Amino acid sequence: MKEKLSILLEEAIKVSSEKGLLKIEETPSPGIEPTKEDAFGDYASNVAMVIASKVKTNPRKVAEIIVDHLDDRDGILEKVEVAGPGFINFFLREDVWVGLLEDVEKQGDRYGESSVGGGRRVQVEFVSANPTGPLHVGHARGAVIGDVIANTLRAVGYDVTKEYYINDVGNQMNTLGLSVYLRYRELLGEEVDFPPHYYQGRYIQDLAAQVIKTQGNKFLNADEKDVLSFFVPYAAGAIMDGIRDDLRSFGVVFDNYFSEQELYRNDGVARLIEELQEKSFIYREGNTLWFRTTDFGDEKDRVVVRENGEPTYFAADIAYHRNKYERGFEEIIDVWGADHHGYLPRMYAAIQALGREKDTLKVVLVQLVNLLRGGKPVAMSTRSGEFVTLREVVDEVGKDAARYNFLMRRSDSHLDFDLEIAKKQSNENPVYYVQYAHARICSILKTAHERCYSVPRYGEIEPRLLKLPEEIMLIKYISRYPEVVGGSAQALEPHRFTFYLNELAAVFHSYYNKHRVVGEDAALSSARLFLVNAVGIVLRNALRILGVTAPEKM
RNA sequence: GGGCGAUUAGCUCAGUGGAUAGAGCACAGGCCUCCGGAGCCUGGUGUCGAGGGUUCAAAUCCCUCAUCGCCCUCCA
Repeated sequence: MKEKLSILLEEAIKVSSEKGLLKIEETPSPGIEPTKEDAFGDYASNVAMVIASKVKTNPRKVAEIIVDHLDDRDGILEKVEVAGPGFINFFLREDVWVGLLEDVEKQGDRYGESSVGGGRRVQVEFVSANPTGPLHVGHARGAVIGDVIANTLRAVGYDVTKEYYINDVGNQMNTLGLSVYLRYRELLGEEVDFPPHYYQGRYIQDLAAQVIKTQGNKFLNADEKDVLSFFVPYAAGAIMDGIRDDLRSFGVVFDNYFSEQELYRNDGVARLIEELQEKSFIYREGNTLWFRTTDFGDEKDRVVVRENGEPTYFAADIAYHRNKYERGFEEIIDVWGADHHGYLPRMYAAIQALGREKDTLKVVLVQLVNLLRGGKPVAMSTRSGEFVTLREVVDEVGKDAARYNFLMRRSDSHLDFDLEIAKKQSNENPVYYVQYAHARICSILKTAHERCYSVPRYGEIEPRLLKLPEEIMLIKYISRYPEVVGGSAQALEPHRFTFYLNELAAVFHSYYNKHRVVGEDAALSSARLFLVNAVGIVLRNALRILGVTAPEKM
């Protein structure tokens, strides 16, 4: 609908300027928005005011000229008004709205999808937590946001790969292995001095106990090299298995897990650094190698190879991103914790040094979660190993409530997550509100079926019967859904779905309470069934993208 | 000290330069002989942190300031 009006406007502007009534070089793409108030019609455009400032004419006058040249061939317009400072308000004929429902029938569970992505290959990388311990609640938010962004991009026609980057290189891995080893010795009866910076969590003891079960005490007198070569991969592997399981129970399934070790194979990182050195993006200072990220706007240059000859995390990350491009991804989306925002300029510097356009990388920053229980903060500390795990949250509040609650805010704003509220099956918990609307619709359809009504085909209903304000409102919301999907994909903002769903459910519940769907009048019941079924389709489609179930009963 | 972000109703937050700034929660009162009451309806509150600027139009863009948070490793 928006597109249709937009075309009408563009044509009118073109004709006007050809007639010499408007002196403009190029027609601006008109802004068209659904209005907030009925008095302003159904859609409004500000294009006259935009043009007016360029041609130095009274905006209302410009609007009049445009309106005079509108050619409403299909007869969709009831009337067009010029209002306020120069808005053009479109009033659509009532029966036009019902026509929009035909798309819902035609596209069914694909309604809302599009092909604007054109099959472009996009990689969404998210979670990517170090394999040094189970995922905690902080990771959960990033997991859902990445997952839903990927689902949304897929819905608008991108070829999407979900990837998890495993940071299984570096000091932390040795620390992990040694942590398990110390607990191993401890469990075998030795006195150990467990350093405070080692991993403290209970899961370390569990892993150690496993080793004893399968390997016995054979490592008690082994030298450090043998210890590490067993304990490091063992612990990392077991933890990654756990992470995979936890994610699956949270509805997150990755297409690919990428190990950092991969980057070091065949001296990959070292060779990359040499190349960048040849292109003089990298310079030497003593033993240290610096990346000239300031060339690209970073505030200072960054070390890629340390004094001691070890490459930094950043060095590997450059190699990783180059690898992504080499695998054929045209766009890359990284989902990071917001505390990494200082890392952004150097990453942009890196991809530009690699010869890639800056806008092929997009970084979504995810703010911290405030975990609450009954309004009180839940104490968490990684150091002491006391944290609420993703698994515990899913077990306690369920996948649907957890996912939905993590999607209720912009990703870069802080989020309060209250376990008591998320668990509550009440109106404080928005996920039920939306799911309830869906269950209610299913129930209506069932009742209808029992009374020998079935959902009609679009061609079978009498459009003029759907003319109540609540019905027009519902249809408007339904017709807006594809724009929600498109907008969310374009802006990488999954929270738009939850806001939209809440509104759609509200309009539906209100309608339901005011008017009977299944009644005496067969034609009327039929038309309303069609409408209500369409609402159900939209709810289902949106919830599917969010990875939240749309229950038929609750 | 520098960088980034935030500041909108009692609370938690939406708001893509547009008309009278919205939603949920909380609070108060009402609504089922009827398709699911996990629902609906009715109530009201804003110095959009402050001040300046840009323009037909600013919560939105620019500058200054205040408060809060995060980051400022040759950690990952």
